[in-house]
Amino acid sequence: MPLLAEVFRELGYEGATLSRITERTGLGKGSLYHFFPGGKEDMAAAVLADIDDWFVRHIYQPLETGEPRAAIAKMWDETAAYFRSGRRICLIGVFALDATRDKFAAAIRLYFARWIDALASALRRGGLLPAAARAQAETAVLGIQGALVLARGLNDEAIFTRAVGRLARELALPERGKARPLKKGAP
Amino acid sequence: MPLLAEVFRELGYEGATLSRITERTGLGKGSLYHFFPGGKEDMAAAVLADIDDWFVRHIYQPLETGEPRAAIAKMWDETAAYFRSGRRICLIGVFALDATRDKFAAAIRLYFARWIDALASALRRGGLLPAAARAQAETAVLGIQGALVLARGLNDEAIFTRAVGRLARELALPERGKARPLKKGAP
DNA sequence: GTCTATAAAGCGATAGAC
DNA sequence: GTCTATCGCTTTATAGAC
Repeated sequence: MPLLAEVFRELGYEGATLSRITERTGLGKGSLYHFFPGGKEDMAAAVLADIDDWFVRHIYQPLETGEPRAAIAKMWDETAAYFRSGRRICLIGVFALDATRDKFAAAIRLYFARWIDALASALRRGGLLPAAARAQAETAVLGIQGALVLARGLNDEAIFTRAVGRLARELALPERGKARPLKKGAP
Repeated sequence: MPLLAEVFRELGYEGATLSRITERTGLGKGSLYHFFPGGKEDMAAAVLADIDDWFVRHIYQPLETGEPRAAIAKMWDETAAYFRSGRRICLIGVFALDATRDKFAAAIRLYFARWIDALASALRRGGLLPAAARAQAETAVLGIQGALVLARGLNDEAIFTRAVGRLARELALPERGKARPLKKGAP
């Protein structure tokens, strides 16, 4: 399944031909159609469901139910690792940009919507007003996608790392009242 | 040529088949191969060159040589109009995300690099330090691409308009020393 | 320049042996 | 489950009439 996902990710839906899929997964057409009776569209749908599952467990659920600051920090870590610091791109982003979107509109919409919603939820619980939380969440998710496009277009993964670092800093929640340990000489 | 560009933009390189190109442009295969002896790859290259030309004239040159504030304001206006407030997406972004990038790596890289460079130039001349100018320019171009992905993924062009508005505000150059007219009671 | 006809290869999908 | 063989169809590209 990860192999299958990688074919669609790198080649796009139209570019991922059955011959290339068999080549990279090692599975013949017979096996592929055994697992995915609906053919190529079935395979892509399964990959999208698999990705959604991963994001639910690693990103959305922690944001929705966990301690906000920790969940957001985890989100940035997982995101950087998932996209391999910009070397890997977002399959949903790839599908979203061309006519493939119309085939999988619901799944694509849900991916972005739930990410924004989950992040906004964490920001609200972290002390931001609802409108500000939503705007910040939108900015962060949008920034990740933009960073992926730019990193790939310029073939420079440093762009991604830099952008994610900046986004993470700008997303910082308001300070809590807790006193932090101070070194001597600090104000 | 605009029609040709739109086919690649909406369908991607792999999805833009010759039959769909003939269908949308009204040109038969004979005519297409007469104008583009190199076939499909030749057509895409011509479209990329055409887009580059447009951006040079409407975005890059004003940023590189014009009055910084006016050029940046013009950039936001032209950008919003060009992408039809998010209804249209970026052909170069589409090509950048899948394996098509490797076919047109130089043109794609140049598109993003020159946009960032031109914007950074305007920001420097507007009073920003070189490092800050470059970081801000990167953020802006990245934000535009992200806004396009998200607007299309969520099928909600308001996202694009909102994001571009925010990016434009955050890109604001430092105030010049000029006194602004003050209303009575202002500090 | 633009058309039709056609070539050669590749496409997604199916059938049936094993 | 996995393989090979094969079906229609579409693809890019070419040839040649007009």
